[in-house]
Amino acid sequence: MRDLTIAKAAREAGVGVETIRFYERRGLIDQPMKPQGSGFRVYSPEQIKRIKFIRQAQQIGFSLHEIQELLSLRADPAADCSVVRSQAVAKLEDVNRKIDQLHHIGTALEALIAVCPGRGGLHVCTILDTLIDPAHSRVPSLAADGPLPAVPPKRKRQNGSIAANNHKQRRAL
Amino acid sequence: MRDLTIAKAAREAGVGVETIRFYERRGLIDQPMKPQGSGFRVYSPEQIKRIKFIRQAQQIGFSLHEIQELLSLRADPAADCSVVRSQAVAKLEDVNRKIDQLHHIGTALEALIAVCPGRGGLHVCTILDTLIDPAHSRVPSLAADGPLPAVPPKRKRQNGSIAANNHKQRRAL
DNA sequence: ATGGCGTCCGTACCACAGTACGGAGTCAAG
DNA sequence: CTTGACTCCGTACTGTGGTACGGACGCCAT
Repeated sequence: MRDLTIAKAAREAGVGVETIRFYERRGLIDQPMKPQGSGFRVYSPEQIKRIKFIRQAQQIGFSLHEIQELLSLRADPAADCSVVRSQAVAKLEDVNRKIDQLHHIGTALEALIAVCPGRGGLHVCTILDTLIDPAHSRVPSLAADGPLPAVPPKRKRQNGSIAANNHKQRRAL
Repeated sequence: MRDLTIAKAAREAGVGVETIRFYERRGLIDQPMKPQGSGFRVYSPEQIKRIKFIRQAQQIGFSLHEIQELLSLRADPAADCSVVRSQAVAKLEDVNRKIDQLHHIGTALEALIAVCPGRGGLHVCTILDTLIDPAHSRVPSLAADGPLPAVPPKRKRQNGSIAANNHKQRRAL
């Protein structure tokens, strides 16, 4: 794979041209070399890898900001390996938290689906009943009516997890 | 639990006052009765349950739009249970996909951390090298370089709207 | 009756992650 | 040498899910 202009690089990485420029503006990727005289960006395989990495990390639920932190550590010559390591550890914890959360959600959904008759009018649909009034449900996973994860922190938002990605697959349902 | 004014209802449901009004505007909840003469919203336990439902469904990964659909299904006597079910199934698949990806990254991070010397300059740090260039890593978990989900569908713009937005980044406060 | 919350409403603003547009320049094929 | 596709850049706009603000008014206890 040779160096590619932006449109081909975008195709290759599975993003839009504008997205690449957007990442560049955000400092997630460097502006690539523009070979002699040409004002056109030309992307090396490494740079395309980096874009793919960004997508991958995003898929997993990291925000662009988090990804930037990860990447900027790499660029810091003063950075100590232990810093990177502890970031990695923190990310791992993060990942594990996310997995836990998703497991919860998953089992809840499974339970709901298992109990749902799957046909007939809504008057026999237990899914919505359960969702709407978990306390009275025979499905325990959602009856744990515990304190919902408090309303997201004021001012600063760093979550962006599940719903944030949803607009991309909106038609997935 | 008696009927509550908006602030107490919000506390009870674990959201902000503005969020309730926001849900109302979005049509996710009805405006509650305002008892004789009073212009104040008063929320019944049922309505609070509905707000909690919205939060719960959000936790599960439904967007507000999807939740709205779900709720309007509930209001539609002609709606079929199987519709709701298949929505839930789709969400479950979604969740499982995310879990898979996270497991990938999780094991990868573990492997990376295990291989990382943990001290010294970045020139000896293997973590970032591997993250950014999975293909050349001795840690295989990240090398799975599969096809990334295609770039999200393009929307067409067809309305010169007068618009509510200067998304200029203004640093106030 | 008055002070201090609580609430009303509308509008503006925020962060995030892009997407779209337009006018100008560039490049490669015919 | 023209033409059409591609690229440049900056700015505006989008959708999602809220938050914040401010003036006016309601409610209740002292």
